[in-house]
Amino acid sequence: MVNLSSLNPVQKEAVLKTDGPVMILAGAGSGKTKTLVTRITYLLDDKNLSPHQLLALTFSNKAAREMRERIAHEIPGLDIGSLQITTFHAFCARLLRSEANFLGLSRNFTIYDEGESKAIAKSLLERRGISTKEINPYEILSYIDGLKNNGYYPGRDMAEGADPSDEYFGYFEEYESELHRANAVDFGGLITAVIQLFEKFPDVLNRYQNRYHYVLVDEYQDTNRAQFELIKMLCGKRRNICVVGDEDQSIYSWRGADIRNILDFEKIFPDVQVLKLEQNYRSSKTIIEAASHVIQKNTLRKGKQMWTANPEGDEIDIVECFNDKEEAEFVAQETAKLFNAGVSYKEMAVFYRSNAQARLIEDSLRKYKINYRVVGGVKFYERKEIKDMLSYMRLIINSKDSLALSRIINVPARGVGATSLRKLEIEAVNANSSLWDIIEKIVDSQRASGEDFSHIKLSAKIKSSLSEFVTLISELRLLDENKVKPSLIYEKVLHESGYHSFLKANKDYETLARLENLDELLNAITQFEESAEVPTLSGFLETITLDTSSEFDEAAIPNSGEVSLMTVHGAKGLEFTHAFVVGAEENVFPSYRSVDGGESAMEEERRLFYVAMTRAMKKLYVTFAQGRMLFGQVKFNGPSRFIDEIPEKLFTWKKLSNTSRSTEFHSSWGGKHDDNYDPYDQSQETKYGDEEVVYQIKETAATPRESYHQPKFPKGSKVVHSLYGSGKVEDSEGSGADEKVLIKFADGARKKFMVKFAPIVMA
DNA sequence: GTTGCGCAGATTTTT
DNA sequence: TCTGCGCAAC
Repeated sequence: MVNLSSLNPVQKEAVLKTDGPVMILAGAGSGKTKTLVTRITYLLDDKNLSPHQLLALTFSNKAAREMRERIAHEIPGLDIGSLQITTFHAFCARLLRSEANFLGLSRNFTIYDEGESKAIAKSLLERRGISTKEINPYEILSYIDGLKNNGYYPGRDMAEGADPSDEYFGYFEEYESELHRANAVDFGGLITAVIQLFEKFPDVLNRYQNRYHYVLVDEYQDTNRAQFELIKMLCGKRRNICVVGDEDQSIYSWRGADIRNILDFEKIFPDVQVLKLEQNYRSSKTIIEAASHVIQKNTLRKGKQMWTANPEGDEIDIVECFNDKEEAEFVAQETAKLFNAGVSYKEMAVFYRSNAQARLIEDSLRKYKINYRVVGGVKFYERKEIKDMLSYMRLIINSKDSLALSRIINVPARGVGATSLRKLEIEAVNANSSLWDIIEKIVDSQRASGEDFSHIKLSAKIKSSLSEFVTLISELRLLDENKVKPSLIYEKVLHESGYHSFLKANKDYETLARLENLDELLNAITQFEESAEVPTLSGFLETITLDTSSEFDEAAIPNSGEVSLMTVHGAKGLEFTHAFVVGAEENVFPSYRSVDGGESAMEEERRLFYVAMTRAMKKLYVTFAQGRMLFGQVKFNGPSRFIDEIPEKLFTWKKLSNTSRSTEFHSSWGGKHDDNYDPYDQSQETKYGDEEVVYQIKETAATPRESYHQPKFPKGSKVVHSLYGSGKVEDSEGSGADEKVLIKFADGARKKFMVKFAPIVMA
């Protein structure tokens, strides 16, 4: 029997309410995974559900793994293999392979990743003689992706957003036939193909509906329309559907996630039981109150009221830095300080909005000899040499994978260059066949009878190269068919293709790294062989395209570990006792893209900020720089609007001043500071140099910002902005902390400012 | 087929 | 400012 005693009342309900539609809105740090795991354990243990009758869908492999492990821990002796806790994509891929014949796919289809999809889009443009300057392939791809995210597949009665008269609709159809020709499916297509399968073959759907008695979806706020439709179909019969999500943590709309899935769930399932997990077990009261306050500004939400029984905790530090360098220095010094006070590095994290911000932070952490690691970054499987090897292996599995073939036909050089390849491609398109089939036929026609390919002008040398290539791949294919171990096939590919010696011919530093990567790949394959039930080459390939979490268990540094650096997106789902949110400036966080991207874009930024804040357990630092080097220019963006949304009583505003700046100065950013200080005064500038500077933190009491009833800069006043020069207030609204002014400058430009942040004074 | 120059563009990336 | 890419010249 499952022990429910450690659950709170709502969590308990979420476990026990097994039948019918349930939506669990689980706030950050509310014990979501624990609840889910208990629910599943309850179904299996107390309700005697057979493991294969349960389907739990997640977004990331990491989440799936974690849940599986925890359940295994709860129910010793459970046959984990029969538990279907998997990602949407892996679930669909698996289903499609076993039902491939229905859709005219063959079960060895390749899964194309984004890069490969883009390559197709590009080649479609090329084929039409359109330069990538006129139309960015990415636009085509987003269009196609958009359709798929909405559940569209060719020939389907149209879903939302698809219109055959769309400018790019023709590309969509062509793209799909290209995929088909390559016996390939892209990420979005994995989902839509299953929808298609279910719609066209109700019997198949019926089978799956009967199999899964309970369907559970994690991170529901991240589902797109297609995934939602899929879920609806799967649970159509029994309606035992449980979705778990948090609309406030929906940060992937740009990837197709549709927040309406969560907002409108009750419309689709009117009898749904909605449960809100509102108690936070992670963070201090201060952090929860601050984060709640920020997120409340959003309108697109169901509304939860987070609370916590945790202690009040420390105040949040808002740290005003002179520039981005000083910000990085601060992070390093503060990190060191915390470390000396007994906090281990692995309990600290730095979150930034965009990857580019990592560099300066890294530099200063290095300077202070602080262990850190950057989470995310260049993916292992995206490295050239790795993709090359994978292409060989993919071609072995799926001969129609023309993208793989064209990638490696001349790597190492075989004299089959772009021109020859182009000829072959044209031939393949005309014959509606694959590159491989064409090449094979040409080679055959050489040897004996066969078709006549004399219209393709290829030199004898090239033809013999092609012949050798065909032999090579065919032999390797035979190995795979005879179930030779993937690692062995890999080694054969590496050496017999000549790739290894081709690399070794170079002796530079880069090559060395590449060879190491190739060893690493072998490691990965071996590891796969040890863990997989049936270690096949195609299984390995599928695992790595659908599981990008690449990093083979990061060898954790003993004792104190490392400070984690990551984007806010990367931070979702994690927690740290001490967290730094850096670059909290307008146009940085929120990103400039969202600043003029409409209200819903801004709401997503706000959710991001909320996610960032709620990662912190004990202490949260929010830092911003007055001036920041952006696109080669120093920009003065002013503090993020999200800082302003944190109640003042919860933070201490700290202004850094370093000893190299002799002048005693005060900030002009907050209304609570002295207005005479000009942050842009060159004489006070910190140099972008390497000299060691020691910062003193000047604490400014967070005095409540009482509101003035008179605007400071009424309409008509003449003012001077330290960056934009002199101008006149054309319009003014609000007063005190909310006062905003519209200024027309001497050069005619009009700009709007928050008075409390803008460096403006009366002329 | 490689090298190099010039130019545009520059968030986020669970699969 | 930095990078990645397309295209032109060797």
